[in-house]
This record gives sequence, structure tokens and C-alpha cells, in this order.
Amino acid sequence: MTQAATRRTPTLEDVAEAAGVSRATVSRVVNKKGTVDEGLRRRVLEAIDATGYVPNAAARTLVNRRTGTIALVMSGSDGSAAQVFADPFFGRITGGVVTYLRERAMHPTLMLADSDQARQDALDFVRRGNADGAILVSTHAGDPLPRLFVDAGVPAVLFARPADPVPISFVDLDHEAGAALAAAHLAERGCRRIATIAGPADLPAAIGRLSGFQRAMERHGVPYVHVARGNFTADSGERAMAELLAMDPELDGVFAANDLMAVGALRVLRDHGRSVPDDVALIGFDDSEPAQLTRPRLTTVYQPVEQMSAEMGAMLVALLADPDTPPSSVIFDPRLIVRESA
Amino acid sequence: MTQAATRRTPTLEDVAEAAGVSRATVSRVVNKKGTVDEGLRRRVLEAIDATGYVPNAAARTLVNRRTGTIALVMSGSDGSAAQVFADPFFGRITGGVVTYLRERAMHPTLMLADSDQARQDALDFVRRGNADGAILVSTHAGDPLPRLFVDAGVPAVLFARPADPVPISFVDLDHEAGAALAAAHLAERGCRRIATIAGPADLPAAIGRLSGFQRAMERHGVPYVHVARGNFTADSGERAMAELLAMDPELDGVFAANDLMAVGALRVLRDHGRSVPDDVALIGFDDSEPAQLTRPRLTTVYQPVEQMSAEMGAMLVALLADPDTPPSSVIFDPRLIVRESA
DNA sequence: GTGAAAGCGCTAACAG
DNA sequence: CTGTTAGCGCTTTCAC
Repeated sequence: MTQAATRRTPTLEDVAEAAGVSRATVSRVVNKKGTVDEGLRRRVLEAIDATGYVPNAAARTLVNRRTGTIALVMSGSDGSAAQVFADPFFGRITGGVVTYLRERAMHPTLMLADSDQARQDALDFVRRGNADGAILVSTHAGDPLPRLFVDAGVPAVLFARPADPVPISFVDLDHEAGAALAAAHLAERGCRRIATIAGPADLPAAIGRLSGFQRAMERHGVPYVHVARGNFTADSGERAMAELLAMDPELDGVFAANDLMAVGALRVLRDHGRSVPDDVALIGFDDSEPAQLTRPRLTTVYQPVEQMSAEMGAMLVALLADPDTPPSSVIFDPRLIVRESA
Repeated sequence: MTQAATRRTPTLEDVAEAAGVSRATVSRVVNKKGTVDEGLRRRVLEAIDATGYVPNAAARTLVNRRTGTIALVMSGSDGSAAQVFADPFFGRITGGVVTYLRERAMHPTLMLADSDQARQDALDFVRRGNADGAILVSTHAGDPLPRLFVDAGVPAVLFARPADPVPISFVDLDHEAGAALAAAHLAERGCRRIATIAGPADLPAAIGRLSGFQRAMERHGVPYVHVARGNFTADSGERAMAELLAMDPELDGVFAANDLMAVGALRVLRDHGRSVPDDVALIGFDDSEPAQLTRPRLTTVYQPVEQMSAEMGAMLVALLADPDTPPSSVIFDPRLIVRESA
């Protein structure tokens, strides 16, 4: 407990001296490696306590080639920092990643890749050994990020299947299945005049949700559904819903490709005097925070983001342990959360 | 461009050899420090390119005592990881911090301090030199985190004034002023039967908003306002609003201490047949995402979280540059965002 | 079981 | 302007 002179932060050397042993021995007890006589061990522990010793991470990393840090790279379309972090998705992924990593004494460093420069910075960050590997969250199409990391031979895993094929491990949701869940629920309610608010046409997730919905509706005897596009924001959901209402004022069922757009749709539905779910049944996707904030609460397709994030962590850890691990993918099953809107 | 043998990642030494100069010279051109003959500089640059050299962060840190990383510690009440990250606040702070740091080639490592163990881990992370300092986001009362860091002599700054006095720099909002803005707006609209949904009684921010609101209403000739407590969640806002309505069914103005509670209040107001803002005017606090998702959109008190985060970054950078910088605080001014709910 | 010694890759005086 | 020389603090064979 006695503090050593406050001069300089104590090193292994100091502890060794205080305990009357060699640096190697101190290292062994600190890292619980090898075998050390119990008596000595005790003496060393006391010396550590007395000196207030704390291992130096940089020195350790220099020899171990491990930092215990991984880069969590959020890939935003060029420019928008605020946008990325405002997305409720971001929080869920982050939470999942942190929760998984912390149990392994690892930590994520947050990086935003929203420009060529930023992408390069993120890559260099890992290459310089600031992090052992990277978790890439790429939600927009044609993102050069995955390719960049793979080509550089940097250990990385991905959230969401890449738009262009890249040999990298990733997790994703079975978007078709999720959309099919929504379709089945709508059909079951007896909805026959169906519309959907789709996401960006170049985003694999949006594509899957749209095609999955159309196909499933077909199976349920509804060969045609009205389609309007949004960009996953509430405002775009409003616009799309207005379009849809114009196309067919008698609509009785709507599937939005994410919750935020569903929230927007809900607003214009109400403004147009439609009661939800009585006149029009509405289903969202994601089960994000906003879904529970609306009135009626949103029936929506749950995406196990936290689990998916943990799986990414596991994939990366495996890749770090054996760099030759071949790429793999894990596709998660969605679940329909029935609340009030459908 | 030619890749060196893929054996081992190239070091300064390799570059020096390839360029026919000493390590020191290479170091100088890499770090743009000192002066190097233009001819040599060019040769070195070519060698770097040829070898594919990337500086090793650990080695650098070992001598520089700087990592370029700061710990962004989110302090949650014990247990709830998901909760913390789901809060829209988290995203805004993170965005602000990332934006500020990245321009200085710095990066935040995310840590969750929701238990004694986790707090200790966060502290050790910085003490081991994994990070140069810490930004502490402490939103709950009696949080031991600030004290812990200060006592350990670790450079740290804080979001929100600590409940118990601790010598540490922090940013905060002028909560009283924000509440006064809301009060003035309500008074101006002619509201006379006023209520407020307050936050946790032990949280400085909540205390300030409540007392500020009460005092301001008094000045506007309304000596008494009904008070119900929530815990900053939408559900608690619902409960509180129900209580308030029971206390005084003729209410015509409500101030909620945050947007989430306002969202909850909005729901029960609607359920009880009150039209907002015509029957009851409602004002929230924070101007978070949900405020814009409701219908009517929430009139709310804007908190410049991104700026506040940047200021924390600046405070920490200053502290890192000169550890003797005395603690300081910067209190930001709120702004009333008038939308539709009041 | 324990110590001595050789680095890990880089920076920073200090000479030249 | 450039090279030489010490380390930064730790881990890890390899002897003893």
C-alpha cells in the first residue's frame, strides 16, 4: 500500500527489485504463466501492491502482437457522421459488441468510415497494430470497405452480406424469411390490398425484404403488391405512404422495410383518416426503439442484432486465433413481434 | 509497389536498408520531424512504398507515451448494458466525440462501466496506457466513477456536473435556463394549470430542470405546478402523466424533463381524449430523435450535445497537453425548439 | 523453479 | 543534415 516515490510509474524492474527477484519471475506471477514458488509469489504480489505497479500495455503489445482492441468501423455513406450514430441500429450493434468483447477482456475502438480518407485511416489503424482486427458494419451498397480490408489481409468480419462478393466472414439476417413472416401475418388478418414501402434498391437487405415479401404474398394468393421506395428514414416513409395511398386508397395492409419508415407511414395513415390496424394493418422491420414508442405500437419483424453482433465478435476472435480460418457466414432467423399495428 | 517477401511485416530497419540510410533518417521522414535532404527523403519514400512499411503503434507508444486513443466510458447504473446504448443520447455523444477526435487523429475506445469490476477495468485500461485519458459520461447520481479516476490521477473529463463535488473538468447544460424557456413558452400560450414530469430526484440535471421550471412559472404568475416523477423512460412518462391527469383533469400545460417521457405523456394525453396542443400544451427536453417522430412533433428544449461532446474532447486534449491544467467547466445554453406540441 | 540475456520496433539525444 | 547509440517495459527462450 505504501506508495513508492511518485517520480515515475513503477515498472517490472522496480517490482523485481522490491521483491528481491528477477524480472522474469515477476512477469510469471503477473501473467500467471509458468510456475513460481508460492513463497516468492507472495513476496512478488506484495511488492506489486507496495509499488502500485501497473503493467504497460504498449510494452506488452510490442512483444505479444496483441492489443486486445478491435476496431468497430461504422461505414456511413460519405459525409454523414451524425446520421450513422443517430440510427438506433448503431446502439444495438455497439451494445452487442461491447457485451461480447468485454468478457474476453477486449474493447472496441469506434471509427467512422465515411470518406476515402476515413476508410484508409481505419485500415491503417489496424495495420499499425492499434487493433487486432476489425468489425465492419456496412449498411450501404457498393461499400468499398470490406474489399479494402480483405485485400490488405487485415482480419475483419462484416455485418450484412456484402453487395459485391468479397471473401470475408459475415453475419446477416434472413431478410426474405422476415418479410415472409410479415406477409403471412397480413394474409392471415385477411388483408388483400397490399402495399410495401421498400428500402434502397441497391441494398441487399432491402432487396431481400422486398422480394421475400412479394413472393410470400404471391403464395398467399396476392399476386400484386404496390411498391414505393424509401431510404429508411421516417420522412421517406411518409412520402412513400402518401404515394401508396394515391395508388390505391383502399389499401388494407402495408409492410415497411424498417420501423422508421413504418413510423412515417403511421403518421400519414392517421392524417388520412385511416385507423391502424382496423382500416390498414401496418408492419415494420427491426424492432427498434421507435417501434415501441408509437401508438398503436408497431407489429414488427425482430432482428436479433445483439446476437448477431456477438457472433461477429466470435468470428473475429476465431480469425485472430487462426488467420487461416476460411470465411463463413451465419444467417439469423427473424421473428415476428405482434403488437398493435397489425 | 513491389511487395517485399511476405515473411514478416517490414520495419523501419528494413526501409532504412532498402533506402541505404539509417533508421533515424527514415523516422524523420515518416514523422516529418527535423530536416532531411530532399533527395534522401524521396529515396526513403520510395523504399517505404516498395517495402509496404507501416509504422508499429506499440513501439511508438512505448517511447512516446501516447496512444492517440481515449476511453469513452459510459456509466450505466449497475447491470444494464443494453439500456445505455439504446438511449438516443448515447449516439449523439458518441457522434460528437468521434467527430472531434478524428480531426486530431484520435479515437475513442468504448467502455461500459456498470459494475465495480467494470469501473476498475476502465480505470486500468487507461492506467496501463491503453488510452491517454478518459471521457466519462455519468448520467446517474452518486456515480463513483469520477472520483475513481480523479483519485487515481488519471486524466479525465466528465459529461454532466457530478452529484458529489469532484475536482474534475466537466461540461453541462444550464438546465434551469432550459426549463425556464419551457415555462415562458407555456405561460405565453396562456397555460395556467401547469404540471411537470420530473426526472429522478437524485440527478442534478433533473433537479435543475424541476427547480428551474418551478421558479420560472412562479415568475410568470403560476405559483404552483403539479409534479410527478419519472425515470426518463417513455413508460414512466405514461405513468406520470396518468397521475397528473388524476391530480388535475383540467391541466393545460405540461413540461416533461426529457423527450422520452414526453412521448409517453403524449400517448396517455391522446388516450384520455386531450388534444395536443389545443387542450394541453406539451414540451419535452433534449430534442432527441423521438421528438421528431411523434405526431404532433414535440416542442422541446434543445441540448447541444454534439458541441458539448466536442468541448469535452478539447478539455481532455488540453489536460493531456498540460496535466496541471486546473479543472474547469463549461455550461451550455439550451434553446427552445418550437414544433407542434406547444 | 529461477535468472540472464536477447530482443519486439521505434524515438531522441548527441555527435559528427 | 545524418548516423550512432541508448533506451521505452515487457516476454521468452535458454541455461543453471
